[in-house]
Amino acid sequence: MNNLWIFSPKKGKERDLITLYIFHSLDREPKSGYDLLKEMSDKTGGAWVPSKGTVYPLLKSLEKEGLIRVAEVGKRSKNIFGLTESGEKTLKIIRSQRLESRERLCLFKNLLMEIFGAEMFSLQGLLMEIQFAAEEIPAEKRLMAMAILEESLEKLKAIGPAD
Amino acid sequence: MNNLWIFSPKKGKERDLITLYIFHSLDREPKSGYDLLKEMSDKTGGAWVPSKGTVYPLLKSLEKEGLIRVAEVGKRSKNIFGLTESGEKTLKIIRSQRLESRERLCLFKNLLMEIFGAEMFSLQGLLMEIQFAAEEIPAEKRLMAMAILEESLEKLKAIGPAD
DNA sequence: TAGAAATAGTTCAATTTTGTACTATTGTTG
DNA sequence: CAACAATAGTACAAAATTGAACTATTTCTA
Repeated sequence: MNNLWIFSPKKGKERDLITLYIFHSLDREPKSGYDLLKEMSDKTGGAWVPSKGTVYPLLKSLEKEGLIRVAEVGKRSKNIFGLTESGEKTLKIIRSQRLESRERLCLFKNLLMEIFGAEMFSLQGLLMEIQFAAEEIPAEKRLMAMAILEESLEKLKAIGPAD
Repeated sequence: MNNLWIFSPKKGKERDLITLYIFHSLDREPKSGYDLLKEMSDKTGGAWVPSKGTVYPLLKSLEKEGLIRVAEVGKRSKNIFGLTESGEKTLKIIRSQRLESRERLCLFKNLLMEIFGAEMFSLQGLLMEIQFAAEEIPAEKRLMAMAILEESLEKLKAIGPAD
């Protein structure tokens, strides 16, 4: 699969966004398939709602792989899923690849910028320089860098159109 | 389809990212299916390569819809595709929905930030917000915006590693 | 208190996509 | 100049996903 959103734990099966989200969500709190679907929909304002026909079988499959388990069964045949130790470990490994996913996000952002067109090329160039400069900031000065950026964001908002 | 990346021209069929990219790329320069595939791969460093089995039939389908056409046939049975007037119009309409796609990108960024939860993403997120704020600056205040950005670039360079 | 709505999960035909085998043609190289 | 590589497209079985019909259970409301 050559999806733009594949998350790989280096060793082991590649995981798509749905799987990653399920791991992430169950890591926070065990919940049912119905809860997961509702959460994805709510959190994205309805923009991202994988099909029931995708999520329920995926939960079964992840259970089979030993990455999640049915922690309890509630009323209405409600299955409350939780991560297993193996699942926690897998999530941790994937999360450690965060740089890769950031790069993918940038890649996608750049693609959209190119398609929809920032017509201010000089402005665009400046923003790129800022991005590169910001990325070179050592970790101990990260907070200073963010303060600088937050300040300029406020200034830009001040001269931009009223919200 | 409830894909995260659906672009809708309000009236008319929703389009996925592949279709949008094809419109965009052909708008810039007519090219073949092979060229399109190569370009997607090159531009994303191999991260996003839709299958030939998706792209070639899609080109045929878009041709059938009258959105693209075979502008010329080169050597090796090469079909050079170009946008039709109808395709140009559709692209224009979709591009006018840039706010929606920006919102989707933010939505996705927020999802990733929640999942991966590191400050690297918050820096990236700030840069994205700055970019979006900068885009909304009216033309007559463009110079002010550039001055703001130049100032923050200098500050970042001041705290960054020496060149 | 019965009917409606929400919660909760299952099923699967239809559709979409993959990914690779395949064919064809031209350009390059030993 | 023949073999190889790159260019260029086609076909399609297998896999994946959709989305809605379906079943079941509990809660809510008129």
